Amino acid sequence: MLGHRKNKWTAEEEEALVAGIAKHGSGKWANIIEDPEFAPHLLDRTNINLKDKWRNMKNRVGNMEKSMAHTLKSALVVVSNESSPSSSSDMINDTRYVPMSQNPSRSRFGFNVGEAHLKLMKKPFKS
Amino acid sequence: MLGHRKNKWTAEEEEALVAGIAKHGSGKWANIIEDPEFAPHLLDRTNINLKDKWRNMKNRVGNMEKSMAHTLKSALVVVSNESSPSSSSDMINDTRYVPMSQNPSRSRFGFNVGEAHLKLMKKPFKS
DNA sequence: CACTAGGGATAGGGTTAT
DNA sequence: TATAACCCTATCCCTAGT
Repeated sequence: MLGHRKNKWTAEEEEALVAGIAKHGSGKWANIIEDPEFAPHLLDRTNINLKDKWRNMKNRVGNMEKSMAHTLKSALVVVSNESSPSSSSDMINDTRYVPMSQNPSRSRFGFNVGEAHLKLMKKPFKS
Repeated sequence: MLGHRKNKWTAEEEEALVAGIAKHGSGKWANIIEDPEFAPHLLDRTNINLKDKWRNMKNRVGNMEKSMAHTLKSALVVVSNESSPSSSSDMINDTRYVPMSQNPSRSRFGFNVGEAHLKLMKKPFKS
């Protein structure tokens, strides 16, 4: 409806965005919304919307790293030196933007969002 | 470095650009960056960068004119007819891209940026 | 080919809504 | 207060025309 001041992102849109980044690269927002593979899932989004959403998703991970670092730091004081280093970056591997409940192991784009995201986070950004 | 997507212009660079335009003319971007007088101040800039920067410096003044026109219009309703017409164009004379605090009356290029800028703004643009 | 002009896209800071 | 969504605009990119 018109009254929607904020148009909240759905899990489907987030999937399409992440898959689009996996295919075209981060920063190629216009390419993503023009790609017929993703366009139908991003009908009400502009290239700017995609950019802003991706930034928010990255911030989410960044903030998680910080709070995890804090949590782990506290935990380590208690546990001292255990093996199996469940490091901060490993925690990020478990981050996903589509709830597992409504997400079979493979999404409509051939891989789950968590995997795609992680892969992209580790890829150096252009320019 | 690679990470710097946005390379913000410094006051020094803006001075060099404006002085370069005063000497070579607007649109002579390649001449300006090749001029040994300005080149050392524009090391990380291309001719395209100069063109783009000058474009939004002009826009800045244009937008200021508009908002000033609006402000003055409101003010004039109140003040009615006073003398000393602090007109819109006079306001623009005070525009400068180097803070006065770090800018003596004369810059390294022999005149202050505000003057050079204003002079150039009034000069008809080629093409 | 080198350059410029102008349209268009992106990055990052800032703002609003929740 | 925190954060998702959105806005502003300086900077950067693409490319037709010269």
